[in-house]
Amino acid sequence: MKYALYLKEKVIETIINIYDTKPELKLVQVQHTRKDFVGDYTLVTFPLLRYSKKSPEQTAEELGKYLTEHIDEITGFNVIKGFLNLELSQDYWLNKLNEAWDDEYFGIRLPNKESKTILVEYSSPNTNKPLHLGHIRNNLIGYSISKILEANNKNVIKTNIVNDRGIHICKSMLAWQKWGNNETPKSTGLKGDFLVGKYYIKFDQEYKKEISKLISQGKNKKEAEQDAPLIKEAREMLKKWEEADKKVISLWQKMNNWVYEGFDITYEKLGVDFDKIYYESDTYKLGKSIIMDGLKNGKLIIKKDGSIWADLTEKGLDEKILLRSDGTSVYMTQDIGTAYIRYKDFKFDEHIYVVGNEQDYHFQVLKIILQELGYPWARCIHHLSYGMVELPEGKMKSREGTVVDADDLIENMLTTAKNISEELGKLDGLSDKEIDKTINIIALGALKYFLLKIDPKKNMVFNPKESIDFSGNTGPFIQYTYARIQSLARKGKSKKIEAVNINEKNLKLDLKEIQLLKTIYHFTNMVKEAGETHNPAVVANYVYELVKEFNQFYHDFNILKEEDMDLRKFRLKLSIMTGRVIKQAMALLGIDVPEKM
RNA sequence: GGUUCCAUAGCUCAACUGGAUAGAGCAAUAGCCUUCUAAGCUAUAGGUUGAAGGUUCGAGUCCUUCUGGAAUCACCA
Repeated sequence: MKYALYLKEKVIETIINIYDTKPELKLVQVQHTRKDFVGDYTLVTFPLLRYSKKSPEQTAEELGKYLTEHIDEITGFNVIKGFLNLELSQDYWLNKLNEAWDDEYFGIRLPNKESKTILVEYSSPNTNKPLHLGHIRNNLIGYSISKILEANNKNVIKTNIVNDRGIHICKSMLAWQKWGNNETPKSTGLKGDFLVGKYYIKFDQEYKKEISKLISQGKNKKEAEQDAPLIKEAREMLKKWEEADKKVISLWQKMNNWVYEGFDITYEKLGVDFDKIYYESDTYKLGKSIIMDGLKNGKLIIKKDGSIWADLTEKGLDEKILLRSDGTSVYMTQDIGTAYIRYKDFKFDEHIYVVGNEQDYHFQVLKIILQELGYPWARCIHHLSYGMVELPEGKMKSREGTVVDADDLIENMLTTAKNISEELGKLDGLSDKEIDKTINIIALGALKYFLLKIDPKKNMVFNPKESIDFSGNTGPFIQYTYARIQSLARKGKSKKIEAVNINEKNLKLDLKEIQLLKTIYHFTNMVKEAGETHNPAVVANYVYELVKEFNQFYHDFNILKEEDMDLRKFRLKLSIMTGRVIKQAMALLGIDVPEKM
């Protein structure tokens, strides 16, 4: 990109010299030449015709001639329609490779003292059920964004707000109390989050029974939903919880701890972690007091029944409830409190919430309310809204048990990875420990890449019946290429071929080699773009492109068997550099790469 | 009903933010392992970018209308 900017300046100079007018900046468009054309950078001449007053072809010819004569590294040009393709010298690209080779942190800029602080909130689980596929997408996007921002010189704090209180938690507590027979993870052998989730579903089933019974007795649906004895009991429990009733609190602690033990296992398997965990139970009270202050200052309104609301109708939105009439808090209450505490803790320059797009409205409202309440940092809040993961038959619903469970899915991936690896004979001669490690890297690579290669904002479809692929545009394909390169590096080393002291003047590089080199160099821009757009899919698409490029190169050319010593060294160097970039890019996605597979 | 988002090959996704002939993978068909790892490579086939207008040198991308889908508008979280 730096070079594109430089070229842009040169083009402006040229236009001043030839046509005697200074062009508008945005009309000078320098971009990378598309792959199927010869050249490195392309100038679009159409917008410049107003200065040249000539045809696109003529204009391109004139500019091309001038630029070739006046810039050393431009060795030639071609004109197709109105596009001027500028060709750079081989030396220029070889220099780029050498720069990258010598730079341990090629393409990434780690944070320092001047870096801005960015909070990345992700995961945000409810402690009433196990994690499912949607959470996996959330966790992977959040973790990857954190890594990408770190590579863009940002001081990143990974946070997780645990929604550990609320009516939904009381539902599973109540059901366990009623029908649980004192079951524990130990007594049942169930993972803690699964055990609790079982009772959340149980509650919903019994609740629905009560509702239909009331409807058959002549109540309408809404009344039935309000008046069912179970929901009343759950509400009562929530009230007791907020009053710190000892029995309720101790049940709550017991069951939440079961869930945390379960979550920890899942997080570890996924390879994600957090710098700071917040609990809703610690922040909701602060949220309440902020809301009470807002009421005093006349920013909020209170209704006859005592419930407190924000009136956003002037902003084209609805009214939003902030505190219930019985004084208990809602989702928004704690989010306000949490945001406040976080700003106090970290003075963030930006706060990214990785949360599903079903909550677009919620975050729109959160931001406005915080601004209304007079917090200037509210404008630093950014909702990274990602799309739902759907099954072929529609949305997943945890209450109805139609979810793809996170642990099950990971387990399936491990089994599939093992079967495929065995079939291909890739595990021969490895120790059990090595096998486990490799299988784990591949299985998670497949899963993570599958979810991250898709633009976060788009909904995606996952078919549990068709297992995730291991060939084509997949994680294992990329990992495999990396493993191949490492094998080359090992063999090169044992044959004492070193990727240094190359006499570059003797090299005659093929277009494909230059193409690969350009793709490697593009890593730098890509990291920047991924950071600006908060989009891991940019990284995934890039690394796929790079790997495809390399595999063609690997197939078409001899590397260690090349007879020309300089060329052999160069190709090894190019390969190892590709490997380094693959590893780095995959790390930005939170994906590990194996030395052998 | 209001608001927001989405619609690209049979399926899953791209398209450098308005640029050149809309590209990949899967699935299908046909090739390539006595040679650096075949989880690879090559080729064939597959498209009126949901529809109709508009803006301009130029539209999958921007605007309008329509069709179809999703989310949300809860004293759920």
